Amino acid sequence: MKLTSKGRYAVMALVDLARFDNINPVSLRDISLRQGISLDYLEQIFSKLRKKEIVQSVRGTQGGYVLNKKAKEIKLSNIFDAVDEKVKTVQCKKESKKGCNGKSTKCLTHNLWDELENHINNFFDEKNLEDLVKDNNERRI
Amino acid sequence: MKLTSKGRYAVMALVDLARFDNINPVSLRDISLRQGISLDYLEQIFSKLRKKEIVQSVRGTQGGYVLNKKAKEIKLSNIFDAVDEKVKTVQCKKESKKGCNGKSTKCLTHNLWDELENHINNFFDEKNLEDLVKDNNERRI
DNA sequence: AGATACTTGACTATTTTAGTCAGGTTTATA
DNA sequence: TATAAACCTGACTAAAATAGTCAAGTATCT
Repeated sequence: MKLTSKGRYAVMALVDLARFDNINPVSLRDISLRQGISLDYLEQIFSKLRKKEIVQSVRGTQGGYVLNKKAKEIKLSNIFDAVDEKVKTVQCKKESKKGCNGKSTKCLTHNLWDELENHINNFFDEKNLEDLVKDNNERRI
Repeated sequence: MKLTSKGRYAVMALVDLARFDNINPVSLRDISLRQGISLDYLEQIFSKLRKKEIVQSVRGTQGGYVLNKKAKEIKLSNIFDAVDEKVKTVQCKKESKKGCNGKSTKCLTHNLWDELENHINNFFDEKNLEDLVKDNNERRI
């Protein structure tokens, strides 16, 4: 069970972005250099973030990206949702009427995985970008 | 971010096993049929569970597996540990002295992933097999 | 003796991940 | 208005992980 780097990078890049107070757009090139993430890969990620209206793009020279909402209003769950980082514990959800394994009852541990999913998603719902930026400033030497 | 089927199957199989009260060994063949898990795959999984002393094997006709401890004493975290289902959020742990990305400081979100890992592991530490069996009996029609 | 069931290790197809690559379009600024 | 910076898009791919299968045993109860 692991976090993919797409989700991880998305959060890292947004924290980086959020530290610049929304005044000037930040170029992906800068983020790429600071965070050590491939520029091409960042572009893929930001394309998704833009579609979900988490960031706004500014084209042209001196262009880049700006947060589209206040940092406090961007939850981790929004970010993960945007880049398709999903928490999946069971495969048996879609056919909710039929139960799992093609059998008529739920599998023995169905409720457990549901709980686990909720547990993790709660964590993502409770954290927002501002928390992360603050946390980071405090620990900075 | 998803749970692998190895971890999921391990828990399902052990709940199945735990429902039979440790009196007679349960054969993997039966578990395979009831839970719809390949017998060969179950054997791989139980080999690991045995090595970690979560189950005991009984060879020969009428053989099978029995829990090696009380259901209450088997935590989810023990099970996942046995089958190498680990929660991984960051890659930057090993070189803890150097920090992440090969840079001298921790990456911006390092603490976040640590928290997440703890959050999930807490869940696994708080649940034991007995909980699961009980939960299942209650909901059974 | 023979069936049942555990035991082990090697092998493999499929899927996912983590990117790269190529070829654009837009726009600020000199 | 030329040009370079930076966004934008989609297709492609190597490597790793996953989810098993397969084969060849060994132990033990009846």
